[in-house]
Amino acid sequence: MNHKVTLKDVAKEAGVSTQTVSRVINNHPDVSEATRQRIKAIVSKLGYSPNIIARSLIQGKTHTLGIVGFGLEYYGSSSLLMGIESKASELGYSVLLTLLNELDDPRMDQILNHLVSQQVDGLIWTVPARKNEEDILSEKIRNTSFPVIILNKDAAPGDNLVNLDNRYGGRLATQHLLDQGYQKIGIITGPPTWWESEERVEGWKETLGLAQNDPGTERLMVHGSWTSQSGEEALNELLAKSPDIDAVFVCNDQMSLGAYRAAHKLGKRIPEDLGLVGFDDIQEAGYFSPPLTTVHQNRRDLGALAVTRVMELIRDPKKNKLPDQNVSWIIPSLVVRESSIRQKKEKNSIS
Amino acid sequence: MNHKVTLKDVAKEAGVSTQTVSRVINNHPDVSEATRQRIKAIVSKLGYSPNIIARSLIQGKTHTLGIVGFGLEYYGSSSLLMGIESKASELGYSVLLTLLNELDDPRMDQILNHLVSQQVDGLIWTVPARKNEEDILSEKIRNTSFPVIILNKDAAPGDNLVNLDNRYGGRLATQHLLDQGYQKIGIITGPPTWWESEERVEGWKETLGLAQNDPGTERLMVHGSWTSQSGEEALNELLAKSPDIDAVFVCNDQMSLGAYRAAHKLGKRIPEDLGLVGFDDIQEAGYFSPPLTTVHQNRRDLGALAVTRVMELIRDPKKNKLPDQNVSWIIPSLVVRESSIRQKKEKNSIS
DNA sequence: CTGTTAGCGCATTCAA
DNA sequence: TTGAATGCGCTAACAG
Repeated sequence: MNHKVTLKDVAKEAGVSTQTVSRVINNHPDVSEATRQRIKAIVSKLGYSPNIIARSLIQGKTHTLGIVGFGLEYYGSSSLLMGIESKASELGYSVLLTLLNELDDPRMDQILNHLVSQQVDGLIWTVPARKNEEDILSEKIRNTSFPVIILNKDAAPGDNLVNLDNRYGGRLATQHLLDQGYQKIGIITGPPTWWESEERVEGWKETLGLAQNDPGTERLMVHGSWTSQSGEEALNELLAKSPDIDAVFVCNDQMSLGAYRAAHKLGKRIPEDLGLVGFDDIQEAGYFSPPLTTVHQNRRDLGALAVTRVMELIRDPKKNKLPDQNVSWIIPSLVVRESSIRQKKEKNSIS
Repeated sequence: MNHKVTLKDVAKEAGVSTQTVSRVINNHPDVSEATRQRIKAIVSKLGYSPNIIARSLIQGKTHTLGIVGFGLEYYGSSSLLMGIESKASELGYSVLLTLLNELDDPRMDQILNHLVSQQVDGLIWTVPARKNEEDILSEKIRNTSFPVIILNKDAAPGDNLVNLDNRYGGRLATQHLLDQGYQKIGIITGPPTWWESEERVEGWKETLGLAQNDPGTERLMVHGSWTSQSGEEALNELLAKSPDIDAVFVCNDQMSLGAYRAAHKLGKRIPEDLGLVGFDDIQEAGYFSPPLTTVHQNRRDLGALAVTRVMELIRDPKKNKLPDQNVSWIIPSLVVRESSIRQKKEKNSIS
């Protein structure tokens, strides 16, 4: 199989024109059953498979989706990518993957240009939004020749978004801790520039009834950086400045694990002395000791939804580039385990 | 930007031939500096970016690498993918991603055909090998028109492989437990069909001096399925049939976490009563309690190496399709934490 | 230094 | 039901 087999080769072998072969390949009706079968046989004999590149050039469509993501190690982006790939593949689309390595990666223009060059039919942009970058992104994207779905970002005019309701997740977590009778609920956030983190914080604030500039907020809040190590440090810092905190909403599960260790070293029992709720529901969360109560997000669904939405825009370009924004939401849920349950224990606990 | 801008548009605007514009775009020398600048200005004014599809059709190269992977949730495949994407992008190559959802996915042919259609320049196949499928894969791949690198598989004639030395990792883990004075070392494996799991088991066997069909092996071994839950069940089963086991090599970190819980419920202290060593060095491993000793594998390097190797074959096709096999190895290392250290403790322990 | 000619592999006209 | 001509956007080879 040195020289790649082309339509012409098949046509010559079959003694017909290339058009006839083309019709067979694409299941067009106007071919006699006899020739159709004969050509099919030759196709598989020669091991011919059509050159998608050439087809794309004619049709102006590549059946390829560009995906721009961010490091797959930090959060549920792997399952998101699985959801995207799975749905795209189901719909007959290929996935062209680009990963940014740093959030302040200055390659935004370069990457968009490259995707234009690659002639992708649509794009899913799933880089964690940062407050200050959002508008630049929205503007660039308004000028692309293909539809773009952005994940997890504040809505701006012209945006097509698919978001997880992080704010609702923050409310779920905080309300649950209140319901369990915890009195003073702190928070360990992600990096303050991240939209997703800020939204979770907002949910926490809303539930506690903290005003936007409540001076008390600072005493209940410490910023982490998503890693277990930062979670450990953050809990130490938090309890140092507010020793009477009896529960913490930790904005992801990895930091929760660090918080477990900090609590352990301080002699604080979970959940008796300190209630903990995480966010993400990573696979390991149910096996922490005690098992972690956390906000579950179905990132596979999120990915699939993003693909569905971008497909709609590809099929019906009129829907794209509308001046108003269009946001779809995925709703998280709370998975209650032991790290936040002290209702039952209170009767038995001697302390 | 409704109608896509083409070379012709730029040429017309500049009053030159398409050829001249092409030369500017591709940084060919034979253009006067004056026209070069003028054309560059027009290019950016019009927002032109070249149609890679058309270029690929001519050159017979797409500068695209196909990556076929497997579910990103089970093991270090995310960091592997990051390593691949990062290196590919550094070398100017795009990444076309396909994920299999189940290991017995029957789409192997279909996927390979599709990648031929997509005209990828090379392929990295990183689906966990299963003993019985390996030969089929090797044979299919011998007939592709582009070079293929397979990850983590036994060598067959004609293969180009990049492997992590799982067997060596198994030896590292087991020898370390012996050095710590543990006497009877069990193992919790992955699914018995997985090559990577089997290799780790071999390393364990070799270090313990177990003969290939040693009847004692069965009493020291239980199969898991990589999940925390299976790890918990496996440790229970293992200690039920061999209560005198005092250390276990667990073939990945997630199962180790399950084993922690099982040990905890049985009242076994780690590392005093039971030494534990995992495999993978996931981010959380250092925050288990106690922190987990584990075999560290640098999957980013593994991915980068795979890209480097496939590039060599693309550049020098003579090296491809050689009858003999060609294997590159990445060597894992042991990260010693507390779950396996009882040397120092022995003096103090009263127990 | 610049333009002309030709063609990559295929699908979309149109004609037979 | 089939075939011939045309061109997608671009670059390689040549000519000027």
